[in-house]
Amino acid sequence: MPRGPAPARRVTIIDVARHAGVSTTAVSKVLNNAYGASSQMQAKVRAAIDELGYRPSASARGLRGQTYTIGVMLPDIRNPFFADILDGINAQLDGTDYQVLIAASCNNEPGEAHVTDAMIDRNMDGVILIAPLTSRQRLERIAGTMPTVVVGRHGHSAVYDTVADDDFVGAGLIVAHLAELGHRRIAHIEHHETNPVRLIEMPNAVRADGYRHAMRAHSLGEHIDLASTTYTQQGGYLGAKQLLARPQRPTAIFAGADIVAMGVLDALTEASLSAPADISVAGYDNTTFAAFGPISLTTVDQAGNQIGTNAARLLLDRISDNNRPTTQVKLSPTLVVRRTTAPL
Amino acid sequence: MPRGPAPARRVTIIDVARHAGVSTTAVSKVLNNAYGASSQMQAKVRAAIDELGYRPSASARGLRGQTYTIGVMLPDIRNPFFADILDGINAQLDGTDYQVLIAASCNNEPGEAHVTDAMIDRNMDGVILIAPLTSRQRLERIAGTMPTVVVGRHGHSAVYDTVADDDFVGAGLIVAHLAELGHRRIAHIEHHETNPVRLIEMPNAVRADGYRHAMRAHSLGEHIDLASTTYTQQGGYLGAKQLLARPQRPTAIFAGADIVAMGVLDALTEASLSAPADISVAGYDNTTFAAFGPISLTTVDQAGNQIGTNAARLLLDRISDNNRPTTQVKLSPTLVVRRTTAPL
DNA sequence: TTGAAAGCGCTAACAC
DNA sequence: GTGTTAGCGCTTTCAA
Repeated sequence: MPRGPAPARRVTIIDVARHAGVSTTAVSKVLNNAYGASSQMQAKVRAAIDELGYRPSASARGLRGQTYTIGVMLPDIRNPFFADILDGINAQLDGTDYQVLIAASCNNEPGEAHVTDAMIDRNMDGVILIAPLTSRQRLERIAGTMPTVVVGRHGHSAVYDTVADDDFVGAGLIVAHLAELGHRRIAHIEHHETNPVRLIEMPNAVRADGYRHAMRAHSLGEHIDLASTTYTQQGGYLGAKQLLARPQRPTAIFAGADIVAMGVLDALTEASLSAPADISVAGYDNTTFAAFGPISLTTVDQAGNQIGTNAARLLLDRISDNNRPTTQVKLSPTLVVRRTTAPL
Repeated sequence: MPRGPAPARRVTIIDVARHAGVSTTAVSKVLNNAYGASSQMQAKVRAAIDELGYRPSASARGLRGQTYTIGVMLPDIRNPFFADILDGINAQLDGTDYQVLIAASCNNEPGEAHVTDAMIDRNMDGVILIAPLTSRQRLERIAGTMPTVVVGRHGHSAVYDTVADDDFVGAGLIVAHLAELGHRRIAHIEHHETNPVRLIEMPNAVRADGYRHAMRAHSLGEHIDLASTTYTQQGGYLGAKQLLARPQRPTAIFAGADIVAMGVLDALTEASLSAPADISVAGYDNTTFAAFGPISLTTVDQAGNQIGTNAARLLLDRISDNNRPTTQVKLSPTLVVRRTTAPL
């Protein structure tokens, strides 16, 4: 079936001006709540806008100034933890004129570069980058182009704000919990990392560090045991397989992320083992999945929602004043004990 | 710490033209692979683009024509089924000049209107609407404004293309499977729906219809039993509570979506019951979650990936020729038997 | 308080 | 094959 005729021309600011019997300048001023429009004029213009169903073109606006668009770069749309962050962002931006647009699944540096370039090209008013792998230098270049908030990555920048969770402390919470339950052979599945900067800044590396530090603090240094894979379900599965094959099998596995813990549970099931009867398992993130009854995963709550609201607030602040000093928000994680961990 | 000085002015097409010693038209032609540029000129221009690191402004382009942006409206970012669709979309669009931008969490009609308006305002080249609740009339209005593909909704339109799964058949697959296992009291948890158009077009309604029809076809009409909630984990939980409280408790529960089945399993756990020992449970969507070992949910595979590739392909076709007749793609679901269903 | 007009960066019609 | 130029819809000086 053929489509109809070409759609009618869009209503422009000129149509509104003509309809209201004023200048386009006046309409623009009303749209932007700018100084210099009598309340009488405001009323006339608003009436015309409503009658004509006028909506400003973001492209045209972008050519001169703002696009009222905020970009969020998400590394992995399947990790439900990111959904919590998004909820926080949306909650904070709800009611403002900004529209959040997400670019997902850019899980490597070239992919991230592609996405951030696309956001710059589209004149976005600001971006929130979630757990980016991108080099510091490039991050600062991006932040030099548009207001930027980096989420989930440690380190301090003079050009972008950051929001992160204290992963070092969080990892310690898990180790302390397991040690208290009597576990000594506590293994950790980490996201493999060699890049020296990321080794300091990425949450996965900080968690691994926190794990090592806490193990030593509990005099368990000799039992430090890492499986180095990725923060994915598959990574958890492979990591668990490695650990289960050790001559001295660990009695507890601390997975670096809930999604990793899922992979661990998967591997346990496959090996006819279960948590916590055979092995205690802990995750990190407290995703909705972890709370799910049949799983009931012990984990660390990062308050994804708060991370999101903080990131959005910082971004709005920076959009309104790009010269303010940068802020580093560091949130404190809390332990959530559920049913996958038990006394040895 | 204060931010540095304002960033340098962006490189424009004029800079490129000057640098290459040609006109802006020439640059534009090269950028768009348009007719009328000698290979010699192409080389000069490309060299200048590279040297200057020029990238076209999407806002400026949008004012004249395309923005090279495709919008995807997602009702719920937590439902992993949608991630499969997105993967398909991204796979199909990878390598093209289009950037996919997602607007998520618009789980009601006003929210959807807000998002689609935002996409129109931003001059997007096309949109993929996933399981929209929006009225048919509004959908057609949107499609009259920009190329549109509607995913996961039945019904035929002369202005937009559709991609859907045969939910009627899919529901029948589950009922047949459970009936074959000897179940008779097979209950269904549906997403509550009263709107007459949506009752025909929305997948949830079609699945409920398919359930009823299949029950009768297996001479189980008298056992038709519906709990009417929502397609969320919470909805599954509440639906299961309702069904468990029946004087004659069902022996099998067919949840309308995997995420609903999660809620069902949650409720079972809470009631110290388990699947399939006490009650068989089936879902719909075959999300990655369903395949997860410790869950191992019997479900229906909708091939979300294929849905996505089809949607993206149709959209590209329509962008290139907006007058072609509309296409309706209907994919066939398949049954995936796992460990949550067992003989009575 | 109001409006005329320049111009943001790009594309496309048109002239050479 | 190449360049000139008129806008696309908006914001923003600047003059009235």
